[in-house]
Amino acid sequence: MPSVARIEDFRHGRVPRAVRERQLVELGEELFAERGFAKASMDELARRAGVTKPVIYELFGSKEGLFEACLEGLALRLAESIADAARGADEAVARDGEAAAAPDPEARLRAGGLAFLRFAAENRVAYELLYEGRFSDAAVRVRRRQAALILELMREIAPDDVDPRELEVAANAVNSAYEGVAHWMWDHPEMDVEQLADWTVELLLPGLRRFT
Amino acid sequence: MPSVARIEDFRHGRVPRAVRERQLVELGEELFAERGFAKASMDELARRAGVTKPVIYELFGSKEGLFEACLEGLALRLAESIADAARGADEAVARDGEAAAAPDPEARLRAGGLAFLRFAAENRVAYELLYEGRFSDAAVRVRRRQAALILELMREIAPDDVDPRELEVAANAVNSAYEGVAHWMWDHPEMDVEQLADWTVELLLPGLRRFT
DNA sequence: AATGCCACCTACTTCCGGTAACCTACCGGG
DNA sequence: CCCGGTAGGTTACCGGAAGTAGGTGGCATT
Repeated sequence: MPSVARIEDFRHGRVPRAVRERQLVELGEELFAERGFAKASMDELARRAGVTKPVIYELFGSKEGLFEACLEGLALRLAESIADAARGADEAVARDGEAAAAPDPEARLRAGGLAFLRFAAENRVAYELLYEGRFSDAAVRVRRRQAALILELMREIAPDDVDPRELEVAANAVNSAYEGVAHWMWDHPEMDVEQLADWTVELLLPGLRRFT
Repeated sequence: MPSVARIEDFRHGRVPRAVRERQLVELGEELFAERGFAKASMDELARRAGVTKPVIYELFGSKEGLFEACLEGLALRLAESIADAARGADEAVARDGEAAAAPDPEARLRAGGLAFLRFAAENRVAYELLYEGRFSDAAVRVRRRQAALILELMREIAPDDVDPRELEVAANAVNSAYEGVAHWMWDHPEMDVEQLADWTVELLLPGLRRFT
C-alpha cells in the first residue's frame, strides 16, 4: 500500500473515511469549479464519486461544509506558493552576502505578489471560488489569512510609533489591490504576469515606504 | 396623479407595470438585504408585495433578473454619491481662485474615496449584496463602472507616454484597495471613517504621483 | 353589447438539500 | 467457530423553493 491510499486500492466499494474524504474534496473542487457553488448539485457529486448522498453528509455535514473543505485545500496551496516565493527572495539576498537571514521586505513583497498573481493565473477557476462565497466563513478566513501574511511582513519593518491599526488597514488594502489586479488579469489574458506584478508593486511600494 | 405614481394610488390591486416594477425592486432590495440572495424566497417577496409569483416572473424573468434590477439601483446611488463628492471638491478649489474649472485630481480622489467609504458604512447590508453575487453580471458591471470612474480621473492627469494599460491596472488596484478597506471597516465599527479614508489615500497617492 | 387586452391568480411540476431508518461485510474476543 | 459491534453504505423519503401552464376578470374601445 502506498503511503497515500487511493480509491482504486479498495475494490469492494468500502473505503476508509480519510480516503473517501479526500476523494470527495477533489471531486468537489472540480464540480464547484465547473458549475459554481449554487449550481453544483450534491446528487451529481455523489454520482461522480460512485456513492450516495448520505455518505457525503456523514463526512461534511452540509453542502457548505464540503465547500469549506474544498477552499481549505486551495488556501493551503496558495499560502504555500507565496511562502515559497518569499523564502526564495530571502535566499537570493542571502547568497549575495554571508548572513543566512537577511530578509528584505521589498524583495519579499515583490516575490510574494508575483507568486500570488501567477497562482491566480494558473488556478483561475479554483481561485474564483473564493469570491463566489465572500460570505462563506471559509472564504473570509482565507482572505483574512492572506492579509495577515502581508501584515506580518509589514510589522517586521514598521517603526514602533506607527498606529498598529494603520498597518492593518494598509495590509488589507495591499491584499485587495492584488486581488483586483488578478481580476483585471483574467479579463486580459494576453498580459504578461511579470509586467502586472511589476506595475502593482511599483504602485504600492512608494506609499508603503512610509512604514520603514 | 403625482409625477411618480405610487402603489397606494391604485386601490383595486391592478397597477401599471412600471409602478409594480418599482415597488418590487424596493421590496426586493429590503428582502435581499435581510436574508441574502440565496435565502431570500420569491414566495415571500410575493407575499410582502401582496401579489403572486407569476407577476414577478412576468416582470423580471428570473430571480437573478430581479436581483440585477436591485443592484442597478444601488449602483446608481453609489456612483451619484461619489460624483457629488468629487464635484464638491472641484467647487471648493474653485472658490479659492477665480477659475470655474480647476479640477484637482488629488482632492477628487480624497473626496471620492471618503464618499465611497461613507456610503459603504451607511449602506452596509445593501452594499454587501454586490459581493454576494460575484457571478452576477450586474455585480461585475457595477465594479467595472466604479473602476472606470477612477480611470477617468487618472487619464486626465497622466502624461501621454504612460502605457494606458498600466493606468487601467492602477485604477483597478485603487478601486479594489478601497473595497478591501471597506471590508476591514465593517469588522471594526469603532473606527473613524475619515481616519480610514485618510490612511488609504496616503497609502495610494505616493504611488499614483508617478502618473502626474 | 361584444371584443380584446392587461394585470393577476390557481395549481402545478421539478429539482435539490437534507434526513431517518435500515443494511451488511468485516474483525476481534470468547 | 460463532457472535456482536462497528464502519461504510443504501433506500426511500421530506420540505421548500424556482419556475410555469393555463385560466379569470375587469376596463377600454368599438
